[in-house]
Amino acid sequence: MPELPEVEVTRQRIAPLLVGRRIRALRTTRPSYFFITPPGRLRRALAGRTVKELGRRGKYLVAQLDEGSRLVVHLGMTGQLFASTAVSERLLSASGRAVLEPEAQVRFRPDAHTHLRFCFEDGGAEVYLRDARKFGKVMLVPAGESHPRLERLGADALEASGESLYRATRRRTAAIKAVLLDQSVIAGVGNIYADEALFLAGVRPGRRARRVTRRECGRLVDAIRRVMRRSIETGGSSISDYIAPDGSDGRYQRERRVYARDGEACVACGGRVRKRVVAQRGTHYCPTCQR
DNA sequence: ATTCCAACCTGATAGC
DNA sequence: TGCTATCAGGTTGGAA
Repeated sequence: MPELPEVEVTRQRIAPLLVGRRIRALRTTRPSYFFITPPGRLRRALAGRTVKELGRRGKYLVAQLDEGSRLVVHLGMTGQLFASTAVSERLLSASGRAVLEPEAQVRFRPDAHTHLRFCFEDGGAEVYLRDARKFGKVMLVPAGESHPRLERLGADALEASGESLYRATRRRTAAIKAVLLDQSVIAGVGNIYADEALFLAGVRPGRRARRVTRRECGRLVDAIRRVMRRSIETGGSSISDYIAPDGSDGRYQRERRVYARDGEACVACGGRVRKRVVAQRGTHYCPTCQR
């Protein structure tokens, strides 16, 4: 699932295909849960526009358009943003045979889940946004305006401070993991990196947030930054559907210490990694190393 | 103010 | 083998 590192890698790699190229037409699927801004309006607004800059806030991609408005995209759980030239076995498993060109085993062809398709004036490679479950979202934010979804976001996970996490947790009886997943506190943390950071910081995910010390909050924020920087370096985690814009897999899943390793040996103590539900999410931790 | 949970969606997989 | 039930998870919004 795309969290901050996957969104950041996507941003870095799709930017060269998006920025500075005049959009001839945007093709979309029918109106659905995926579209916050209706697709017809999106198509009209994007035709003839150029993306000036592609930014990121938490898990959101923000494309700054030449006339001042912003196209905002969230990849949800299964969102994939990639080039029409992308080549990936994963596009096969993610979407079945139907989307593949018969002669090219791994070449993708837009299907019913391909909600956005950017075609450019230069006639070069197109850019696709595909999302089978439609948990992703797309919206157009007019020039000078904002949107509650963006307004609500806390400090970006790469820049958050331990002190701000400490302050945010003082009155909260919910599990510390629930607070880490709360995008209004720290933006960009999802299930994988929450579990990984809690392990590195030695904090049990189910511990009540107000019981986490100032020092542990510092360790948690450091751990979040550390795992995310490393993940960005290695191209993100391809655990379920994530692929980079060129179709390649990330490699961070090879380095994960607890996520989806339940029953396996803890990398630190050799004990068994356990899985249970915390904050309504599948949660992986080592009962020995995390207190 | 905070916490909990349902709803949104569909591919993968466990169970029968 | 083939079908059905269940699960996964990010975010919102309403109820407790």
